[in-house]
Amino acid sequence: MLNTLPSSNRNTFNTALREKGLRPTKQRACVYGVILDKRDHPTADDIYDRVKRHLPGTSFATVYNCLETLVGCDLVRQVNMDRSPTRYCPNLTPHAHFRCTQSGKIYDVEIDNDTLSLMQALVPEGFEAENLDLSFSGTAKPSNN
Amino acid sequence: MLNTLPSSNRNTFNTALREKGLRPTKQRACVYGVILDKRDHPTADDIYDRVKRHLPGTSFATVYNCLETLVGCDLVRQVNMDRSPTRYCPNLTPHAHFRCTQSGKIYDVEIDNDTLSLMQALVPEGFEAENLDLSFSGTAKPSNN
DNA sequence: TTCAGGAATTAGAATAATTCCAATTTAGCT
DNA sequence: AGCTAAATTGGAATTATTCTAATTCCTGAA
Repeated sequence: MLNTLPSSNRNTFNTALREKGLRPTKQRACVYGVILDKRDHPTADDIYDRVKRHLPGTSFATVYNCLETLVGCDLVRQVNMDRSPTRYCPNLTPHAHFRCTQSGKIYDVEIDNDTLSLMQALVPEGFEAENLDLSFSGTAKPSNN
Repeated sequence: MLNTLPSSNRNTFNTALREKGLRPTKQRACVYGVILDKRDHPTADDIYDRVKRHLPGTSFATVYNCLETLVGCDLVRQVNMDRSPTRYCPNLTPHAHFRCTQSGKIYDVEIDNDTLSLMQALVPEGFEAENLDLSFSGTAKPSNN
């Protein structure tokens, strides 16, 4: 993960940061790398643990700083479900989330374009929505785990 | 607000609590009352301030306890947007929320049945959704404030 | 290549919302 | 009235996150 982002991601990463005049540091690359590597919607805490395996000196503040940067560059998305810790997701396509209340696991749920348009159409005149968040919670049959 | 829930709400309130074997205390009635009274999606903090005006001895823990109880009895809904403090809402019809990132205000957004069904249909086989949350954020034109 | 200056990182303290806890009070039954 | 479980209370504890001030790291001009 150290300097080993897959090259297509490495390019996206460098470009996205440089476009905003930010530096593609090894900590940022590593945080991005672990999020790409295991797409299990990790929390900042999870990410901190994983990053430390590659860059042991990394601090919590850095993980939060990097995450904020990556979110700002549209490289990862934040997923907030209820009051639980924020999770991070490299899937940038429009999608919803399903949280299993039994296991705590989070699953991506595709949103087709028709449904997406209808949802966007709910926003009344005079409101300009920049963001749309759709989430479900319930139970996943064991076969999904 | 002390013993002055409008009588139809008072009935709903008593019934909902008794059904679960819980007591309709004055603190619970008061918390419910302030949420019904000013439907501005108050936080626990806001509710605490308003309740104190009627029942000065009330503690924060009680406000949180009452809120949990009311949510559990389906008398009010929790509204979580990003990481901001939880807000409370007496509107029990299916609806989404719009948060103005400028003013912080939250608006209810109707969801029509067709769109609702389509959203529910997004949930894949093997998942059972108990809950659906849809929220928007963006800007509201000043005319809405 | 060196150096200056801004950017990024660091450790630890601070904050904010919420939950927990043990002690006290209250409500509903006998 | 008195008993018992339920509810409330004040304050401490917890948890995720943000802030702060000091240090380190890059980058690009000399």
